[in-house]
Amino acid sequence: MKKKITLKQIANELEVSISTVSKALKNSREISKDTTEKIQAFAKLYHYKPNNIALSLKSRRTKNIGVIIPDIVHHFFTTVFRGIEQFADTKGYNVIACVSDESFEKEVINMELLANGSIDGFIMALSAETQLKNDFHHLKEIIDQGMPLVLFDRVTDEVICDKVVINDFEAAYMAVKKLIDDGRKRIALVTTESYLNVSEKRAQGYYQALKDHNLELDKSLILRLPYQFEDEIMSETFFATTNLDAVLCVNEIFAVRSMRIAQRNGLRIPEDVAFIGFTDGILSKLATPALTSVAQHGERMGEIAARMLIEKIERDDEKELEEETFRTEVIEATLIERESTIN
Amino acid sequence: MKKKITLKQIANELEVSISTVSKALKNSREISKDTTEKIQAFAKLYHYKPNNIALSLKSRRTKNIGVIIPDIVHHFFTTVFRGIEQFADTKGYNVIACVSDESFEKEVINMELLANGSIDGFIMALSAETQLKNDFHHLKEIIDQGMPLVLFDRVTDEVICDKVVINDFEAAYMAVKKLIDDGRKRIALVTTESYLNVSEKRAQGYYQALKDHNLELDKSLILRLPYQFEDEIMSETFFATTNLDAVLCVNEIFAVRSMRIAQRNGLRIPEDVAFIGFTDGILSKLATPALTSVAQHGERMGEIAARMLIEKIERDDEKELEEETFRTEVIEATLIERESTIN
DNA sequence: ATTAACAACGAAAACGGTTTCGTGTTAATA
DNA sequence: TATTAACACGAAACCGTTTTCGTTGTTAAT
Repeated sequence: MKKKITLKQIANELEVSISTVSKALKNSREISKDTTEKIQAFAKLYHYKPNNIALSLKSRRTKNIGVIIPDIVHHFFTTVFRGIEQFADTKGYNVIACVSDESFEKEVINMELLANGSIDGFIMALSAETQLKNDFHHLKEIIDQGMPLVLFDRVTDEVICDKVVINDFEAAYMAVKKLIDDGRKRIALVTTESYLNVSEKRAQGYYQALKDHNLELDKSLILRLPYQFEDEIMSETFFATTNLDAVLCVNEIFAVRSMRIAQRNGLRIPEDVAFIGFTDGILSKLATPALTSVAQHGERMGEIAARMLIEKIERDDEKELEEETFRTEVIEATLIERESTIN
Repeated sequence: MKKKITLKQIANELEVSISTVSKALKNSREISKDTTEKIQAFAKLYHYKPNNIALSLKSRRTKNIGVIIPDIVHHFFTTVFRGIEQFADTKGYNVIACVSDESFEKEVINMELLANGSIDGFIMALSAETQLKNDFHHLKEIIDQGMPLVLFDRVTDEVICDKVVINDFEAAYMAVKKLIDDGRKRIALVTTESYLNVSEKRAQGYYQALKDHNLELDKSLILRLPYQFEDEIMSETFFATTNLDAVLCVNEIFAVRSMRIAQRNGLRIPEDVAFIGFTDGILSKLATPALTSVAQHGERMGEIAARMLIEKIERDDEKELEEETFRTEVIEATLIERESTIN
């Protein structure tokens, strides 16, 4: 077992100083050709690689970015993560992934842990609990320390920083409009029980579309579901008793589950009921019938978030002077039409 | 914007030495009560937190573990990841996630990058390309440097280290046996085109089960699919022409896609043909009909992998002496029966 | 009065690098 | 011959900690 070799050891072996070794390895022309070659050969032989931690301490840059997401077993978030990871990789950054598990406390703890020098910046989506509590002191502190932060998808107006979101309102509006254009009259909404910024915006788009097309808002057509719903009693009766002809769901899981129940109740899709979901993931593609779904372009979202973050990180190096400027990038959602609506 | 404060700054402000500050903050009784209180109050006021990088450099421990997986938008891997992250979290470790994208080169580059001091150990599943090339020099080098490594799921006998796997052979055997017991005679296998250790083992279990029950191995009943298969020509004709009454798929995506095609061809599930998949994920639960599937218990796998790794990391501190000992933990797969087979 | 013990603190090395600023040689120039 | 410039290298500071090992000034014991 040969431990990693250090500059010091090379210097000792070759009877030169540490500085000479360091310079030789970066081809400084302060060092003679002879010495340089000798040192480089030796270094290569022993697979010398500089220690990242030492470099970080010196440069005050870790080349790590912290990503905090509410859940990892979740199609959309992993898609975003992939986008982040891919872009970060091209720029030589590593990604430290933390899962808040929708818990405020875990979010706070993880952030504080990472903020103490482990990373150069954060990318995150707020946990449900954080949005509910409306407590963002941890984010504000981080920003105050000069740590770059990019929020995506689950964002808040309370915190001033870079953000990247999709146009949830418009996307929901578009989806509902399509249903109306197809002749649907009784359009239901299946949304999350817990308060989420995105669900709320989608609901707003739904309301507005109904209103603009002179359809009355029927509260009995709105179903709120918890994230984990083992028993389907609620939804079972919902689909049995409500006389609906279309359903907009704020995510694909709700959509697919709803379709199953509807089918079990003898409803034909899309003839009797049309379905549109959000999050165009694998479920949408493989459901029967295939689900018409709003694509959120998670991968691009991740890429943009990473790009914004890294730009800010690396600009901090250059010019300390200029005042901060924050952007919010909006990604256009796309409706992917499949079998669950009439084309 | 107040940057993070350091020991040095506190020392300067309070006109004591750095060592005094350091000791006072850890309640060393070398320091008087007065000074200690004064320093602690000051530190608290300015939210002092020691710099992780400096600590790492000193202690030669980063409290980071590197996780390299072939894909992140993948139910099973994220499940394992969650298990790793959760356990790591309880032990105060962070997780750096890298995606090899099934590429040998990315795997190598990422490993070498992280191995230079960024992490204390690796947990990984081999990329398809690595398994195909059968080149594990990067793993061996890492191990040789004394870096702990745990392989999971996608493992190899070529590398000697800790491993955690499921009993793929037995699980496939069990699944096929169940189909045979249900009276199925023409049982197909849908597996991956690229060579994967796990697919191979599952295929072996399939062969053995057929053999033990005196069923002939019909090569035309074996379908090999690429990971991304946009066109379904291959599988379309497969289900149309082959006269099969049951299908074992090495993952749930293949299973659900297969079921769709079978249904499109007028086959009833499970009456005409039964389906069993691997990876008991959300797709299995939400498919119509719900898919009977082999649960791989990814979360537990991740937890065990993390436990093994952290144990090894922390034991390295204590006793350098004792010789290395490597374990392979086998997790028992479970068959979750649903609608796609007869109960 | 002398000494030993102790309390309270600081100096300095170490972790593994980078980088600035000398410094001693040698060769070129006045 | 004296001055200077270029060359090749080393010493030391620095990044932010921890920790060992002094070094003081008091106090208690002899």
